[in-house]
Amino acid sequence: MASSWQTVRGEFIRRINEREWPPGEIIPTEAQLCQELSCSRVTVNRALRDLAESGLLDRKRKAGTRVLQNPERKATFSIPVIRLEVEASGGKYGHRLLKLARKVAPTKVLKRMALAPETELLCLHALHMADDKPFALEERWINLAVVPELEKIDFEVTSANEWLVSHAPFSRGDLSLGACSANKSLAARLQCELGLALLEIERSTWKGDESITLVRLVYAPGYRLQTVL
Amino acid sequence: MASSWQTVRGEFIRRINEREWPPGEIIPTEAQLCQELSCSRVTVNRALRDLAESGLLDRKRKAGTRVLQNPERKATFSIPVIRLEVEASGGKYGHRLLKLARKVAPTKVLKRMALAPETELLCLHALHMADDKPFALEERWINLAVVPELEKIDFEVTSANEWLVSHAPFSRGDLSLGACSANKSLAARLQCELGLALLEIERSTWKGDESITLVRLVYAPGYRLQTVL
DNA sequence: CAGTGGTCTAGACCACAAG
DNA sequence: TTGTGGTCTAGACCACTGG
Repeated sequence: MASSWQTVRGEFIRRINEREWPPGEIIPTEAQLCQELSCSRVTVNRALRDLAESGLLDRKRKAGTRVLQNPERKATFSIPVIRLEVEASGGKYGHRLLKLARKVAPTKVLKRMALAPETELLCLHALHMADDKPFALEERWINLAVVPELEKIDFEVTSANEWLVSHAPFSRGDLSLGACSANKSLAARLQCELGLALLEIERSTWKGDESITLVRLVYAPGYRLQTVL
Repeated sequence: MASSWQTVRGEFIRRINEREWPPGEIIPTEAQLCQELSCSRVTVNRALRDLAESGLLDRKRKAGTRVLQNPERKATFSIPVIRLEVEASGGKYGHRLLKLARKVAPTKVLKRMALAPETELLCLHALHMADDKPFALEERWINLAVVPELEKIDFEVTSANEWLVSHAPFSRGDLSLGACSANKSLAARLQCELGLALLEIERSTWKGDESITLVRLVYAPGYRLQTVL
């Protein structure tokens, strides 16, 4: 009587939703469940592990498996290369380099990148365009000590975004998402009205303990991140 | 020579990062890899499946496994109950019901919820507070046809947010994230300056084909969503 | 059609943590 | 200490899909 792990998972979801396994309760052990459902323990394990990953169950060795009180829904956004994001929506992608310089970064930046004061970084500003209209503004700081090869890249052709994604694999990254108002400089670059609310993403990536890059993306007005739960 | 699947995955990540398996290339089959690494095929499968889930590989039956050109990083945010979010950051949670009424929803809302014109819904406005200061404004439409039990709940005590999370499991949900400016009403309710940029989240949840609820959350100025990649 | 990934089974050992 | 989940193995069959 073989059941696929998806079927087994479906049954478990039913039991959780219908309060057969109430929130906070311990559910039967894998051994009991696989006997009851006449399938192998590995199959039960796969189903339970999947539910734990999606935030419905909490599993601990020896302690057993518990139904979480507050099912924690997880939203996952994919962070695409901007060019692909534009092209996927049918737009013509363009890219304009606004600034490229080696300079000592502000304290605030260095702090967030965990670098010593007065460190010189590569500073890069670029505008991503969709159908020749501003799509997003990128302000990036790059730690040349970690990716020295970068200095030879022609950013007029390849966007830093894209080069880094495919050439500087990172082991860790932070991402933070907020809103900001269009100040004079932003409004000019994104060709929008002063004071409009804009979506802002800040991301930093790390290779081990070393910061690779810190980037701030500000999207043109109206942009929304979307996903399915 | 047993290797854990995490070890095997580590080795595969190394090969990808060091271009031993270049982007776009087909990698060896599971059968070849498990022989080379002297472990079972299931172990190799687990490692490769994990890498595919995290967006580094593309797997197709018969076609084999391919290294993706543009590794697609995925950011996952957990969508907590707001009370827990406030309490987790050490604040005192409060909740104020601003409005509660049955009424015919605007066409725009009904359309997004895939309901017939002129349908009557429960409309609820509430303010979530952290340390007695506004934290987020919630504007919610609820389809009473799907959750009739809801009519008896005292929303002065339990927030709709919380009740729905634990009593109305949904099978599907959409989430969209953007920025909006504080208009007069928002500014008054969130006690902030007019025109400030605010983070806005819209979410709709579904039980099968039926829409359960549509909610818009607008956070107080300065709020940021954060996550680790 | 045939090759590749997807999954199942039974049995075994291990690692962690509660008591 | 001991129960529970975590994982590995070998072998088998299935399902999808490219050629």
